[in-house]
Amino acid sequence: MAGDVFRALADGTRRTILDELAERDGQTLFELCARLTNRHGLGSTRQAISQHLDVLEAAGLIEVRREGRYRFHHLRTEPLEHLADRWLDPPGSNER
Amino acid sequence: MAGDVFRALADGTRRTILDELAERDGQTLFELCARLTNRHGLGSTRQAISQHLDVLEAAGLIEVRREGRYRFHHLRTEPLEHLADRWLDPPGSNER
DNA sequence: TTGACAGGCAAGTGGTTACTTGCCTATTGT
DNA sequence: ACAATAGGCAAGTAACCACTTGCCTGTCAA
Repeated sequence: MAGDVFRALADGTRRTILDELAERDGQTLFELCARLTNRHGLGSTRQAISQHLDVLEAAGLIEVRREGRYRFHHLRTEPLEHLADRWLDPPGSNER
Repeated sequence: MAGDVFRALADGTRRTILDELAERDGQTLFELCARLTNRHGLGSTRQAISQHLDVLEAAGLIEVRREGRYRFHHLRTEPLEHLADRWLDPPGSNER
């Protein structure tokens, strides 16, 4: 549902996670934790980040690929593509 | 801030309010209450809607124009226009 | 000027959410 | 085998958020 996407994006930490994955896709949980701390000044625990990733996955914004003891996170931009189209038709003119 | 926009859009009632204003701009609080109840099956009180409108205004998604004892609400689509661009560059190739 | 109409203010409540803490499981290198 | 690494589960807490309730202000028509 689209509501899940907006709810997922409503949190600043989650938006930063997407930023990180947009810059370097396929990071593991530990990589993300390290980079969020070092580069973005976020001091969240591993569990907190893990829970954020769950929310992002439920919203379809990331895809999780398990491999051995690693867990790679991939950005999925599809749900982001026509997010606000619902309110943006006027300019053209042809409503359905 | 962009975070305010996502937070504002995270609520279903607020998204429906934007739908209503997209269809018929410049409604008053009472009009909105009536139409949300009758057409969208939402049973919220006037105050609840009023608070939602405050949030939408704070996010820059509506503009409020006072006139006599009426208060007209207008949709502002500008904050919606490049909402997700932040994560959508990859396809092209030319980062800033 | 009085009453009806449109809206505002503010305190309180219940549910949700972000985050922590503590412990557990699975995979891998030596 | 064993320890280190990568991650998972679940209960508890504090803050936030949507919504209600009760009362108040301002505008207009009769």
